[in-house]
Amino acid sequence: MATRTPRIYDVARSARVSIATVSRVANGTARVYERTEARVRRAMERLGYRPHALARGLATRRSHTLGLLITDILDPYFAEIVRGAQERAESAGYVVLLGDASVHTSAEDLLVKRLLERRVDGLIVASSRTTDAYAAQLASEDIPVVCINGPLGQFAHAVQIDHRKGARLAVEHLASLGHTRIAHITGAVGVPTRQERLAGYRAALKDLGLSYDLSLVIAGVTSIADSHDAVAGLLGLAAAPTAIFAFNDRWAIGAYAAVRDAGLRIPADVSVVGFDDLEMDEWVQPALTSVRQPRREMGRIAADVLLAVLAGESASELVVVEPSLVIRGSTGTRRAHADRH
Amino acid sequence: MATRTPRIYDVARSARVSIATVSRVANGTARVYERTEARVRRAMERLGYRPHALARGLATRRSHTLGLLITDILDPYFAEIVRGAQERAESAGYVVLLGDASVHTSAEDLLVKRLLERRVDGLIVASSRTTDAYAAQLASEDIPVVCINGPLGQFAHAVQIDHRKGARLAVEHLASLGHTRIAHITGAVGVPTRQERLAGYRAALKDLGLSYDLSLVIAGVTSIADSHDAVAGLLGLAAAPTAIFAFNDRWAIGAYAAVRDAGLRIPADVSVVGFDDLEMDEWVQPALTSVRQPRREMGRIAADVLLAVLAGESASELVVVEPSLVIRGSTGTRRAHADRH
DNA sequence: GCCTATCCTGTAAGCGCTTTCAAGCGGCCA
DNA sequence: TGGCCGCTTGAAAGCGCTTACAGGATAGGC
Repeated sequence: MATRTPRIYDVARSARVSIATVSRVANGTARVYERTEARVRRAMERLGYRPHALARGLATRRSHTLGLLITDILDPYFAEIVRGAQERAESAGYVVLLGDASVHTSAEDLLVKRLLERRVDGLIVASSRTTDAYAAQLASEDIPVVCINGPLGQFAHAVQIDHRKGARLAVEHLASLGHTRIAHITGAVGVPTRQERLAGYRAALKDLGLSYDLSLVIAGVTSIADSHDAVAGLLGLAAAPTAIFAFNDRWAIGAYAAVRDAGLRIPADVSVVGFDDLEMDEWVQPALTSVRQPRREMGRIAADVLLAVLAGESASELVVVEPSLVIRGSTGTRRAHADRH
Repeated sequence: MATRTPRIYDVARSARVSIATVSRVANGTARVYERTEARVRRAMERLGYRPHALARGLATRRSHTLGLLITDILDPYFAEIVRGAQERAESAGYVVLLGDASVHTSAEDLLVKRLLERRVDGLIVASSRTTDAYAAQLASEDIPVVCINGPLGQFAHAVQIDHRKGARLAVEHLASLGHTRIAHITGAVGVPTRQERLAGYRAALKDLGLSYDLSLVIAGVTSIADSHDAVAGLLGLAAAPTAIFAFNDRWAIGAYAAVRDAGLRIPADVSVVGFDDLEMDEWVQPALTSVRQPRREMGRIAADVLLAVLAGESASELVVVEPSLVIRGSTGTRRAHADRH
């Protein structure tokens, strides 16, 4: 009964026109007599015609697919970038093909190979593991690439938050509350944005006349549990920090646990600032002060730039979006007795 | 300089063979002389040949693409299903095309249309908005469909957690701690799993000799904020509950906030159990007791079933996975003074 | 060294669509 | 009525690949 899904040829026969005419109606690529068009449309409707995207892609050399390289879909940071990109892509009739690095045990270039085989029309690279060598390889492919929060100057197009400014906002806020010993849990080594935020942290300290203490800067954290351990170590120092600026909100949550374990309280004893402004920030106790980066917006912009390039329009090479500080309950005035040692 | 990406024809010419032979080497579909194969492989290597997936798909009528319908990638529940499906698909050389309902303002069938145009070989439906009518439509398409936590009996293949049992685990745990007034924040109306969990809740109450109090069952919650408001209402009741079983962990977090706002404490005054066992459960304060469902595993299994069907093997019609209760700090013994009114 | 069976390889016909090009159609003006 | 022009329409080639099918090479047996 269920005849196989109809082809353009079936529609043409049913409407007594050539397949060329059906194609023209389906795509609106050329004028067609109103009567003819009506016949064709009726036939398409009747048969439930659905154009074959693969065949179309083969003929037009356009797959109408965007590749999106991320590190981990389980991380809300990436998930929201995906959302933004999809929203924009969808509105332009494009589809997003996800390349999730954490799915593949193998090297990341296999991931890219998969996407390129699929003939994605363009690529958004949001992965935080993007090394320079890797970037160079990508840039050599002959499809447009736009990079989100990646290494600067490696790609033709980039969307960045102003990381330095974000870090500065966090530090200045803490300093204004009286904190002088402000620790920083940096991003994992190799994450491109790590250096930028660290630089912002240092610059802010300097401008505020605070000393830069290497023992308060922790690197190599790659999980909430890592962060927990790192902060536990910090709190055990003779000169423990009274405030912690974490690379992201998940690390901040790790800090929460460590502070509690140490029998201390947030923000009474230790203030904590995160980075990202995730949904959960409002719901943890106390609510987390965080540097907001408009992730969805960034995904949207990246897709926007990509689509513009694909449309042959000129597109901005670098879009810098502004961070902002969302102040919640995890930061408070430094109290005298907080200097416990 | 950058000559366009090479086609199978270029490889053939370079290796002095026909394109058929190149195809055979690339796919291993037929024996080829070792010497010939070596020549071809070298040519592929030299030119950096990457088979054109669209053309291949057109010729083989297989896109090697799986469609995955979800409600919201920002929800960790779905994100992890995606992860599981991707892992399995990837290992079989398939790619997953995401259809995220919350991306589209338009009706959900547009979403499916997009996927079907792309000629996905099969479909996994994990969306929690799957109505019966919609399910029927999907089932009528001539591609295999497997459904995760959807309405029972609508699809040829399904992967389900035992929702009733999950709810029962939660209720029994709370009852064993002395709670008799156990509220339930149900899923949104229309979510297929809602009924099952509610039924489990009722059945458990009955078996335990506890009364089923309609005023303690809240429906229509669709966000953390909703849940917060609902629980605030519950706590204001003359006969307020001493324990809350939430439809999922996010609703549970909303409950946390409401309990705090009411000046009460978890678990001293109110115990809370969630459903899902998200990563954050360990990090909220107190850590959340939750019914664990192996989401990643379910995604993996769904992909597995789909791939089996595509391979022409017989596949199980219904896979039921077991929930388990992860007990953490949010549940505790009911104390006498908890009955405040 | 010849014949046959086996195996490898090339030819060519699609897969379902777009798009160029030329033919066909009707209308308009002289 | 004839000629010309501007349309819409159809024929056919081609996008890059797979896959019967048949032809030719190879090897084995005598």
